[in-house]
Amino acid sequence: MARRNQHSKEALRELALDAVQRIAERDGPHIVSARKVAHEIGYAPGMLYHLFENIDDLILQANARTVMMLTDTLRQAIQRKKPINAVLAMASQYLALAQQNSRRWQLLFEHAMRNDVPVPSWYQHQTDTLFELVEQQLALLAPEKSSKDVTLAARSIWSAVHGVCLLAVTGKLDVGGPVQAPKIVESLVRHYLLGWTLEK
Amino acid sequence: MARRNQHSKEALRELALDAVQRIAERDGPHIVSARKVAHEIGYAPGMLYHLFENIDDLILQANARTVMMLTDTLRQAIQRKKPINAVLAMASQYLALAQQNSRRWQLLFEHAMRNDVPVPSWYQHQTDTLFELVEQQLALLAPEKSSKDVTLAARSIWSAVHGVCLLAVTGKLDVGGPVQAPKIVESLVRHYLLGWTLEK
DNA sequence: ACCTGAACACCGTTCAAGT
DNA sequence: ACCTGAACACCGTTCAAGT
Repeated sequence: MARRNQHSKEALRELALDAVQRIAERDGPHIVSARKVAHEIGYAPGMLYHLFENIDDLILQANARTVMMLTDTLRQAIQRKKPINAVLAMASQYLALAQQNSRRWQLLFEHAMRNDVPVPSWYQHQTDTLFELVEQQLALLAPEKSSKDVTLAARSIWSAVHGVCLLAVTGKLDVGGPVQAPKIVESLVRHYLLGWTLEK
Repeated sequence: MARRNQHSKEALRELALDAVQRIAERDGPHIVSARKVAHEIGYAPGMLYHLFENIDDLILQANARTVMMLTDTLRQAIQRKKPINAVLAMASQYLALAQQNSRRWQLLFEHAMRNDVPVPSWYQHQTDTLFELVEQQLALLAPEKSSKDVTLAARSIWSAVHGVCLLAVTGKLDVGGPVQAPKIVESLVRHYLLGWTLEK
């Protein structure tokens, strides 16, 4: 038993990455395992190790798809908007996406934690793109600021928004209250930008 | 084999919780397991299940200690300070603690993710205390604001600070740069509060 | 060349049985 | 009453061997 070759190596990779997301969404992110993924696509567990370095690599590549989806969505959200509204739209779109596909985002957030090894550079580069999108808008908003200030502000805003999305998706935000995550995101961006633009 | 009774049930609980933190700090948070903890304190794995519901309960109780340490530290940090400086001090203390004991905080952040079951109320209550500390300062800072506004602002700030601490501890913040987490935290709190107090 | 399946070293959890 | 140790159902990962 061996040698079926029904799928090309590339097709097999896609199959496996699809399976990761399907299992995460159907059964929960903590259910995803190499054995489950292999079973889901009808192969032996060992096969996966010809396509991926290890289980972390597999999940990381699945998460890279999620980040790509986010980046595409945010690019759309910016269109034709003035800087402040563009940043507000990016932030609220991030939250909306995370809430709509919460298990997929839990997989991403969860995996972001267990990093003994630093994330590979190709993944880092993808997340950098998000920061750059924010930076672009901030540069438009406050042309008089130094690029150093813009970078710092972009990281501040995006880290903050990220924090809210994470708490929202993992259910840590509604401390005896309804879903007010969108309000928190808006409050954050609006007040920060107001303070930032007025400074000095 | 059985029946040693060298330790009271309570002493045994403390021993186990100490072991969790020791293993997390010594070998890394992902190394912590029921079997490792039992071995560390010289008992059989099954014994732990007389003291704790399951491995999540064990880790959660260890994390509760970390939160308690944070709360105590923040209470100290507030002393004799004006509201804005108090909030700044709380935020930077949070970051400092998380960076000093990064593996312990990784254990906390990591575990916050895998919540199929919502966190128990005794734990929720502990984290609520943190929000209340921030709320108190904001109420002093802007007495004219409604308590609803204060609550929203407190959650915004603390979620944001939490986001930065999390990214900092997991090494996701230094995108081609040095350790500037403290600057980000300060920028966040200062600009948010400036915008928030000037509003309306 | 491509994939299997068995093996190894781990998990969390339960529970009859020993003292 | 307190704890063990073996068992069960899982993991991730490797790799000789089958086609």
